[in-house]
Amino acid sequence: MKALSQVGKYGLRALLYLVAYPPKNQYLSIREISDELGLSFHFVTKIFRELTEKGILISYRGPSGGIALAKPAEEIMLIDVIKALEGEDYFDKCLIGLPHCGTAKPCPVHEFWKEVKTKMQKNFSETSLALLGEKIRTMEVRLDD
Amino acid sequence: MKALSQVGKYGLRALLYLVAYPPKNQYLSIREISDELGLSFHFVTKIFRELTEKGILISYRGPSGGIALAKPAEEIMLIDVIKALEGEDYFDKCLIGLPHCGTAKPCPVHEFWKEVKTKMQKNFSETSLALLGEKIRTMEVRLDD
DNA sequence: CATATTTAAGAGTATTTAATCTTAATTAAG
DNA sequence: CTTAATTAAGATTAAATACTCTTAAATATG
Ligand code: SF4
Ligand code: SF4
Repeated sequence: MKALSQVGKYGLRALLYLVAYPPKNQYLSIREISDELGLSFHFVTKIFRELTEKGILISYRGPSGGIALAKPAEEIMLIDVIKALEGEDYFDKCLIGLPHCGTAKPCPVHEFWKEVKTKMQKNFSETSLALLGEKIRTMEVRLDD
Repeated sequence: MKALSQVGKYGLRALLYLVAYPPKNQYLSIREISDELGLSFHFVTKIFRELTEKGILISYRGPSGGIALAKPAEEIMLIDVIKALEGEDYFDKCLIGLPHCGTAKPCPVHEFWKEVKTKMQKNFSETSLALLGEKIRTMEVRLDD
């Protein structure tokens, strides 16, 4: 049960590095993140560009440029990141996708599947990047390769 | 959040058709199922071949041949079908896939993700194809295109 | 035995996702 | 003003997934 695509996993991981180990300078360069985590610089760049477009990151070009959170980590919820990386419809997906499906006659797995999605949605909505970053720091969780 | 691949969705759907509308004869032909559901005959055939290898279906070639459940529908649990179609490791997947992850220092989403997977695993283990088939029949859920 | 029907097996094609590469634009610093 | 550092943008390639096609094997029936 793959919950996230590679874009989602790498994006979240790179973002968590930024949050858990915030730089002294205003901006942290993508090169440092990708080197530190052992991820492809170009791939991370592409992912971060999306996050910048979506308003989760801000970026600055040129020497000593890089990326930074657009808002305080306390105000960015995990659900925002996942929706930005996987699509706004992330929690609207159906389990078996019957063509004639409707609320009138939902298939027998619908109720349960909705419960699962609601549980995840709730949890992700309540989890801030700040909290995740702090846990990563205090538990000394390794994000690198 | 895509929980099943196309193979998983189509396979489950085709299987549910067989269970919900069992044939008079011993075997139901794949052609009838694929026509009835509007799915590709070849694709369903390929999927069913896997389910036959995995011991969920039995097949019989030649005129009036087709496929049938290998066991009573009461004894086939949804989890068996999903594991057969998506892989035995379906519930072992990780949310963010940190390379150095271990039980010693789990990442901050691990506990929650384990809960979600356990909930699904439990539900799927308790749900038989017979139950799903009956609900589909009584609720008149449409499986076709 | 000949033929039609059906699944088995696997090759082949198309689409989507993942990852890489190239070039341009921006900016700091000498 | 020149150069180096950095992200932006998009083209290109690679790999995985989804689907299609062809041929073979099995079996019932006339
Ligand atoms: S009822 Fe729900 S789970 Fe079932 S096919 Fe429709 S949307 Fe999907
Ligand atoms: S701790 Fe769990 S969720 Fe986190 S990276 Fe490891 S396996 Fe994945």
